[in-house]
This record gives sequence, structure tokens and C-alpha cells, in this order.
Amino acid sequence: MKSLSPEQAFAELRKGAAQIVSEEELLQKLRLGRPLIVKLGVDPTAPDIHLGFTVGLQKLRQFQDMGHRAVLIIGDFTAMIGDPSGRSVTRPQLTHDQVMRNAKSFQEQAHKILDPQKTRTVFNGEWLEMISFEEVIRLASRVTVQQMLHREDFRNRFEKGVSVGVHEILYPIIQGYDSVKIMADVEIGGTDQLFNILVGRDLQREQGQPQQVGFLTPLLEGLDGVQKMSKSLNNYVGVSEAPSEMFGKIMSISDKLMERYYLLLLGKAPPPGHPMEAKKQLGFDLVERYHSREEARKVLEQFNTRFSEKNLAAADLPALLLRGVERDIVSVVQAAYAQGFSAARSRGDVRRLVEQGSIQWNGEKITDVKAAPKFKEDDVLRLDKTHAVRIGCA
RNA sequence: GGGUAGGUACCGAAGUGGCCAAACGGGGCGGACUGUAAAUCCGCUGGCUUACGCCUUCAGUGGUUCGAAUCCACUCCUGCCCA
Repeated sequence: MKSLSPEQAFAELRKGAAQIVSEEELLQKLRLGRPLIVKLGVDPTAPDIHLGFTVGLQKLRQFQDMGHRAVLIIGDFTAMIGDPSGRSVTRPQLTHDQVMRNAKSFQEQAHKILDPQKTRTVFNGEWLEMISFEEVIRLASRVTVQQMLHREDFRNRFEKGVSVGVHEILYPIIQGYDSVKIMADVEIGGTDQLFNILVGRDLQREQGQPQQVGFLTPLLEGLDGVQKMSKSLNNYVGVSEAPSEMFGKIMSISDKLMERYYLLLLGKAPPPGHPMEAKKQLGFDLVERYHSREEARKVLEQFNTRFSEKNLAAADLPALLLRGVERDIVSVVQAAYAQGFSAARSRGDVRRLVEQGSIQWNGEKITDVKAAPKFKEDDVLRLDKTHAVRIGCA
């Protein structure tokens, strides 16, 4: 990979890009023959990296493999503001403590994709914490309110009468300043980052630096297939999720969405054949990538036993210990969610599940909330479509 | 700072003294049908309770009242217009 000509490298990099600002400039930079400084920023507003963010990370890795210098910027400072991009409401601001906790796990997860040896990680609080207000004003004078209002997210809010905080208006400037600080040649970001990246270019020019190239990757839709994948919408797949969950979430996406995932995550089209088979393959590949081939095999096998053959008895299920649990069905189911899946369900909620026929004991439906089956070891208790437990020694 | 309109459950939005745990829509959850797909149909959607019922909730605090999401006072927050 190292001996690519600039043109070849450019052609490789361009694959999977939504937009490059500008293509000519990127090519020129590649022709310089020196390692480029490639920036990818992330605000550790949540402790998990999800598949959506891996799109940019993978692109960064590609640059890295070509001998360029990857700089991962952890926005410990900016996370406290919250990127307003694409948001219809102001983000909650986080405390420094929360941010630092998130940053740590974030870095670990990013290294699943990046080459840790060759990645420079910096925190933007390093320079932003000591910036003077005078400097801020000077930077702010580079951007106009009109420019900000051209952004769809701000404009929408403005027109709908939803508040837009001044700190949010400052956000792109701060992000742009990061580019100045690390002298970025390229900044990678989702298409929603266009504006922020352009501000970075402005600020660099003002400082007499060469302007960074904006490298925009497509935004990956979340599990709902509509909105972009994000933690706050709870439509994400985290890279450090358990294999079975990761696989399960992939199996639940629509066929249409599967095509997007193939394209953006694996860089290819789904294989021909039954969409379900293609989806299993996708799930397998992703589990293999973020866990191991072994885990992927196991999870696929489990899925086939559990869902394709519907053989709950032979499936690998979390154990439920009944010691100290009231034996009425509602209590048992409630304990099963809590023990097996650390998912709390209220009694009323569980009662509803029972009444609506979701609960099965060894394949037998239980719809009476007053039932108290005589559970014995190895009994299988189905909780809902995707959750079941096996009774353990009591 | 002045004027004015608002703050209701996950979100949007009704309700303006008892019939309100609060219409309706979205989302979510469960079921049927499937391929943990889509579409469709049915049900559920504050907590505790087998149930009668009880408890907590309509920005916050304190009042009025037999009774308040609804009335009054003050406080906090937001939009719009003016300065």
C-alpha cells in the first residue's frame, strides 16, 4: 500500500467519500510526498463508539495505512458545549468529569480500528482551556451570524422559535481552531460537519496556514433507518457491545438499511441471494471485526439454533437463579430481566407481557398473572421475542 | 428594562375547578403473520395492587377551596415585539 502514486492513493481514498472539499486540493497535497496530518475529532459525549462513527475512523485508518499521520482529537473541551450540528435542540452540557471518563473508553475503542502505534491522540482542552477571551473575540470576528443562519439546523430552530445559544454559535469556531493548532492538512467528518470544517479552513487561512481539505463521509442511519445513528436517539450499535447483541441488532434492521450498512461499513454491496443470508453475513463480519472470528461463529450458530430452528431448549441462554425469588410468574419474569439482561421492568409492565401472551414456560404459554409454575432446573422461560432464560440451580 | 405568549407524560399536542393518570398523534413495547425484514392487523404504554383501591405526576414554591394541571401570589425558564 505504501508505494501508491498520488493519483492511485487519491482514487483509493475517494471511494466511499460523500464529498471532498476540494478534490483538486487533496490531490495536490498527496503530491507533496510528505505525510499529511489527518484530523478526526470526536466529542466524548457518550462512552461508546458506535458503527456510525467507525465510518470516519475507517477512513482515517486508510490514510494511516498510506503513511499519513492520524490525529484523533478528543474534544474534552468542546464536549462540554455540545456540537449543535444536525440538532433541533440544544444539547445538554456535560461536566468535565463525565467527559474524561468517556474519553478514556473512547480511546480504547478507537484503537480497535486505528493503529494505536501510529495514532496521536490529543485533547483540545490542552489549548482551549487557556485561550484568552481576546483571542476568542478575534476568532469570532471571522464568522458572521448570517453564515451561521445559513446552516439548516440553526435556521430551522431560528424559524421555529427554538432557542439557539451563543455558545452553540461559537462551536464551529472552536472546532476550526483545533485545525489551526494541529496544522491539519485534512479533516475527516460526516456530511453534517461541512460547515465546521469550512470554518477551520477560514481560520487557517487567517493564520497564514495552508487550508485543510474537508473529507466528508456519508452519515450512517441508525437502526430505525431514518435518523442518523446516535447514542441519544438510542438507535445505535456500539463497537464494544456483546457479540449476541451486536448480531441481534444487525438482524433486526430492514433490508434497505442493510444495503447501506454493507456499503458504508464493509465497502461493498450485499451478496446476491436471500436478504436474510446477506444480513447474517453482515452480522458475522462485524462481530468478527470487533470481537473475533471465533465469537462470530458462535453467535451465528446460536442464532440459527435459537431463531431459525426455533429450538429454545438447545440454545445458549442466560441462567436465572430462583433463590430468594417469589415464585409467582410476575416475580420470576421480573427477576429474569434483571438477572439475565440487567433490564428493569416494572411489575405492571411484566403483568402486561403475561396478559399479552409473551411469556412461555417450556413452550407453554402462560397468560394468567396469578400462575405460579413449578420451575425446575433447565426449564426454559421465554420472556419475549428475543429474550429467554434457563432456570439454574436454586 | 417594557409589552406579550407560553412551560402538560419519551416527543408533539389537547385539557382551563370535580367525569384527569390526564384526549389525540408519533415513538416505544407485546402479540398474530414473517426472515429478530417490510407491509398489515390487534393490544398495551406512571408506580403498587388479583381486584376495590391507594400512591406519585401537568416548570418550582406557597396559598385559596370539601376538591387544583386548571384559580391566586411569588420564583425560575423560553419564544415573539419594543428598547
